[in-house]
Amino acid sequence: MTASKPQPRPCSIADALSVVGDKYTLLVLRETLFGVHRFDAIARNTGAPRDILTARLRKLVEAGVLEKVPYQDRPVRHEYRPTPAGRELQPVLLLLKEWGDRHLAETPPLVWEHDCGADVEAQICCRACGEELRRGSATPHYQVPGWSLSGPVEA
Amino acid sequence: MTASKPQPRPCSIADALSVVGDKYTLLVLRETLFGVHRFDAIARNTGAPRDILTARLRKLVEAGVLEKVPYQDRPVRHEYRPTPAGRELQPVLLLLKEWGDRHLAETPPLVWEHDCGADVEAQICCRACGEELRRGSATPHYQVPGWSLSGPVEA
DNA sequence: CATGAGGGTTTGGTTTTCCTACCCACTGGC
DNA sequence: GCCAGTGGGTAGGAAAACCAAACCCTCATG
Repeated sequence: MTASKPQPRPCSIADALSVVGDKYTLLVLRETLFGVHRFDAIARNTGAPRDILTARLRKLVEAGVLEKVPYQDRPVRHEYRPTPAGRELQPVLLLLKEWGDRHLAETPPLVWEHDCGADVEAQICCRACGEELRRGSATPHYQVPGWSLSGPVEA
Repeated sequence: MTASKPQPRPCSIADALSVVGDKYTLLVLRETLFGVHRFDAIARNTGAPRDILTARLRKLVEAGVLEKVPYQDRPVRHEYRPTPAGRELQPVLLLLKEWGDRHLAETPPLVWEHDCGADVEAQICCRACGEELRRGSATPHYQVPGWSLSGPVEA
């Protein structure tokens, strides 16, 4: 009577994707980070159908990624602004953009010029020591009993 | 007779998500980067239904993110390994993991210990100058006529 | 020859998504 | 007042995606 359904791996990536992994969700966030905060403009720029956009915005507000801010009364209208948690996803978007630039686009539609003068190219570093993080320079520790990197293990 | 449907913003993030934005896709990639390369194990660890997994694997192979490598004849069996392009997505997963750790999980299921001794926490830097990338330290340049950061513009 | 593992495909039913249209509150022009 | 226009949604039905379970095929081993 045990183990009716094996659970998938406990994982923060999966948790994060349960919030931002739906279609259009990261594009909606992109718009708010670009400074586009209104329903109609977000719908136009992402291509999301209006009812889907309504659902995504509601979920993102509930998850604390966006907040709904009134910008006028009579009639009350709201705009959607990223919370600090939402802004923390900006690096994810930056890396996805760069990956798309490298592997899918002929000409990158958008380029950022850093204050140092170069076009922005991101590098992932260890916050503690400043070294670039590379494959094999860190060792994983699974904190969940019954699991290892390769899969479930016996107790 | 022009402009029947407005196109969404041309964007490499959207392009990237058209490849890796489907449900389970990034979890499948996670498994292959963890060293789990076989169909059954990937299905178990991600929770993806088998037919969906078949579709995702095929798409990822076509997109050049994974490759199908035979590991035995009689019967021929294949495993799925990340290509260089697939490994380039590892930072995206790392950032999603950290975001999930910070905002959704009580205890991070998985921690990486960097060679320097600290638990890994990623920092995004400018590859050219080494400075941490922060909000406002770069200016965008849209390369597509008819578009700006805030939306479509007149020609 | 039965059993079992690996790697799928098929079937059939349930959700999601998508699309078009409509609604409501208000404003500004006439 | 009447009309069109804007912002932010709902409603309803068709299309696509998803899911669980069952099935299939190839080979290996006992």
